Parts: sequence; C-alpha cells; structure tokens
Amino acid sequence: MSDLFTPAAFADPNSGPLYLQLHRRIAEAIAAGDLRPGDSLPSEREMAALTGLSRVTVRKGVEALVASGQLVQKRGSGTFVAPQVERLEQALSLLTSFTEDMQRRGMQVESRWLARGLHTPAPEEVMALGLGANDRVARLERVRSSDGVPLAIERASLPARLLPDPETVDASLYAVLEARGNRPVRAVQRISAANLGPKDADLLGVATGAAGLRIERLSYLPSGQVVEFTRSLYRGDAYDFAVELKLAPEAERTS
Amino acid sequence: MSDLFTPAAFADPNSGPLYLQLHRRIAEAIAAGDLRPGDSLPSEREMAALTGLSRVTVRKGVEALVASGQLVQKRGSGTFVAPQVERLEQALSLLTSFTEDMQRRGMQVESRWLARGLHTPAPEEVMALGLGANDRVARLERVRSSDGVPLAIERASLPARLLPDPETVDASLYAVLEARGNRPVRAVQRISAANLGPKDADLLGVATGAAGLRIERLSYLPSGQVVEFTRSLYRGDAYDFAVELKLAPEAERTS
DNA sequence: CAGTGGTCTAGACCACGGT
DNA sequence: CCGTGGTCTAGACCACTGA
Repeated sequence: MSDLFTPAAFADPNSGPLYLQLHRRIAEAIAAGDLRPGDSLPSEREMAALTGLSRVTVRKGVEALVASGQLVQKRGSGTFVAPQVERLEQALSLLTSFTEDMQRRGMQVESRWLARGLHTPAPEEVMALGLGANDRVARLERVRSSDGVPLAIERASLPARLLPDPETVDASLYAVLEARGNRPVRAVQRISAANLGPKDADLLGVATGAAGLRIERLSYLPSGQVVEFTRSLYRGDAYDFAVELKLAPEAERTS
Repeated sequence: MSDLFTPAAFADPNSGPLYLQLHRRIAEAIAAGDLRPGDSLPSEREMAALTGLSRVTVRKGVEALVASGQLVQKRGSGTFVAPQVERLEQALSLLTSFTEDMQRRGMQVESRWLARGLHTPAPEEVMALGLGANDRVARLERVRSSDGVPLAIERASLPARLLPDPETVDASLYAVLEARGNRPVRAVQRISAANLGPKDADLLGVATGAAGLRIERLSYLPSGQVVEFTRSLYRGDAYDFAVELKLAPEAERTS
C-alpha cells in the first residue's frame, strides 16, 4: 500500500478532478484488498503532503467513501477502513416483529426510546389510521440496536383505542398487541431509499448523507381496521431484505 | 422567502456548525413551502454575501440538499428547488419485466445499452448461475429510462446456453426468453440501499452520493435452473416498491 | 501534550449557460 | 460576454483522543 499516495500520476493530464482521482485510488485499493478492514490511512495532512494536494481536496476525495461507509473517521484518532459489517438478511414477505426476528437469530436486541406517549395526531396519521376528529394517537419512537450496533429507527403510530397505554410497551410492540388480541395479520409496505439527514444519521451512527432504506408499513387487523402506521429507517449498509417473486399471471398482465 | 438568508441568527451562540444552520434553514423553507419546486435560490456568491459566510461554507450547507435530490444545481445557470419527482410504485412480489410494467402504465420506455455480448464469466457469475468451467455468459447492461428520465441501471447475466445471441435483445429481455421457452417463473430478490458512486450517479442523472436502491435478483426456470442474475440500481427518489405481508405462521416462528 | 479530524475563511481559475 | 457552479489552494482555529 506504500505507493498509493505517491504523487506521480496526479500530474493532471485530463484524468478528471484531482479529488476523484484520489477517491478512485483509495476505492480500488480497498476493492483489491490492498487496504483491509481495520487498516488505518495516513492522516489527512499526511495524505495532502504525500500527494501534493491541499487538505481540502484530500477531504473531498475521502468524503464519499465515508458517506458510503467504506471508511470511518474518528476525530482525534484517524481514518480507517471500515470493519466488515455483517449484513442481516430478512424475509420481507412475512410479518414479523423486529424483536422476535432477532431473538430467533440468537442476537441481543436493545431499544432506546426517543418518545413514547399519547398525542394529538398529525394530518398524516389521521389519513393513515383513519382517525376521527377527537381520536388520539399513540406514538412509539425508538432506535433499534443489536449487539450494540444501531440498525434502525422506528416511528410507529397507533390509534389510542388499540393501545391506550403506550408506556407499557417494552421490547416487542407486537407482543403487547397480541396480549390485547390486536395482533395484525396483514400489512402493506412501501420501500424506497433516501439519504439520511444529519439527525437520523447521528442516531444510526453513520455519516450524514449515508443511504438508508425507508420502509412505510400499514398493518391491519382481520377486520380490516388499521392497527399500526410505521415509518422506519434502516441502515443501508447493514440490512438486506429478501423477497420471493412469482410470475405475474397472464390474466393480470393483459388488462 | 426574502429573509431566509438575512444573517441575523448566524451570530453563532451554540446552534452548531454554520453550514448545518444554513442547511436547516433551506430544508425548512422547502418543507414549509416557502420555497417551491422550480424556484431558484440566490447564487452561491450571493448567499455567501447575504449570510456573511464564505462561499465554501455555503456550498457545504447546500451539498447535502443536492445529494438528497431536494436541490438541483446547474453550472452556468443556478441553484433550484428540485421539481417534484413523481414516484413510481411497483409491486415487488410479482415477477414482471420493466418494459411490460411501464407499457402497462402507458409510459414511454427507452433503453440505452452500455454493453451487450458474450463474455468469460466473473467468479461472482459462475457462483450465481452455476456455470461450468468452460461456459460463457451473456451480459446485458443498460440504463432504463421512462419519458426521458433515467430510472435504473440494470446489469443482467445469463448462461450463454440460454441466450446465445444477446445482441437480439431489444426492449424486453423476458419477451426474448419467452420466445425461446425460457421465461422464468420464480425469482428471489435481495434489496438494500447504497450511495451511488460517481459513475452510476452520472448514468442516472443524480448527484454523486445520492441514495439508490440496489436489487439483486436470481430468476429460475420451472426446472430449478437459474436463468438470470441481475443487479439493478434504482434511483431512490423515483421508486417505491410495494410488498404485501402476511403473518408468519406459528409453525415457522418457533423453530 | 501532540496529533487527529471538523469547521471556516479569502481568494483564485476553470468550464459551461444563456444573452 | 458575464454570471453560474465546479475545483483547488494555503492557512487558521477548534474539539477531541490517546499516550
């Protein structure tokens, strides 16, 4: 890895911006295994000196690698190749709870509560839950971690009628619902990707702008009543959702 | 929107870094509707002058908004609030083709080919497709657009035995497979989120670092033979995948 | 305490867009 | 042509880490 930063090829014919050249060099060194997880890079000032670039340019070159989770920077300490994050795979077509899911894998689950109580519903919640004018809403907002690593932010809203005492929810929301005979049997999810804002990124312990999976879920009782409206943000680098597909039947494809 | 940049509150008690304060101000103005899609912001130099910040700091404040697609910057022209991107919703549990899916919505579909031909397989492809030592692989790599807007990058690999003439694929891969009696009936997908690298971001017409949905798919024939190994990148801001969930049966939850 | 990343500045040149 | 965003520099101070 010694000559990674030897300036040489930074003699800029037309290989594009300097910070992109640096970005590419480091990314390739990681991909090739010349830089291994846990390895430390030279300090920004050193890299600047070695390459002949300014520190600002070095930072810009490193920036995208930090955002995408390939590098980790620690103030006062240094810049390191990110440790391998073991991706968790989760079946997307079964309605399971986070807690149950993790326990089945033998993993430790922790929840840090950000909010938990009864509130006046926001318009979005009124729509999603089909609330009336005077109904109230139970809100559960927490960071889900496994073995000390934060994995997801979960913001759940339920009609207060179905969960009048949100403070009693400890680990598994579904366990509480089940005890009250209100466990959902069906749900619809919408999945998309979004860059994490400063606040959410901080909660998940990743860099601002890192990619996250945004999942919106509506869960239903057998009666068709909506139980739960949940918006979650999963760390994009730590989660894989798996789905099984079947061929669309001809009948539906010709309409 | 006039006093958005009046410096006032940039008198830095301890409201955090200046670029984050600027970021927050703009994000809130967009959320509140004070800045509407298509509106133009002052030039970076103007914002710097108005706020009393340096241009570098202004750029840093704007950066994350651009990466997440809320702002669009055009060199030589200016900085604008991004037009509303109409999100496409797609059912994730049906095995449909991009082409058929879009045509059913009455949308124009274009493909720009990046590569199309027979190659010696990469190790990853050997594994996924279950190839032998001397098998070759058909690669189809293209950018999928609808109404002129690039939506996804699709990189498909198939055993050459099932698609000896990849050059004949025009719009729909599945149509060609069906003609040969090789249309898949089942598939498994894995979904995650990732920041787009400079190259892919450019192909999709978004900023480097924007969040993308990464989907890996393995499709099978009725015989169990793998037909297709496809890695796709969808624009995170333009796509919503929908899934319906059912309650996990007790039998499976207790193992 | 010395060294690290995090923030910020003032100024410069370039490539491109629209007039 | 002028104004825009895109790149780049040299230097500064801060908050934090680790010895």
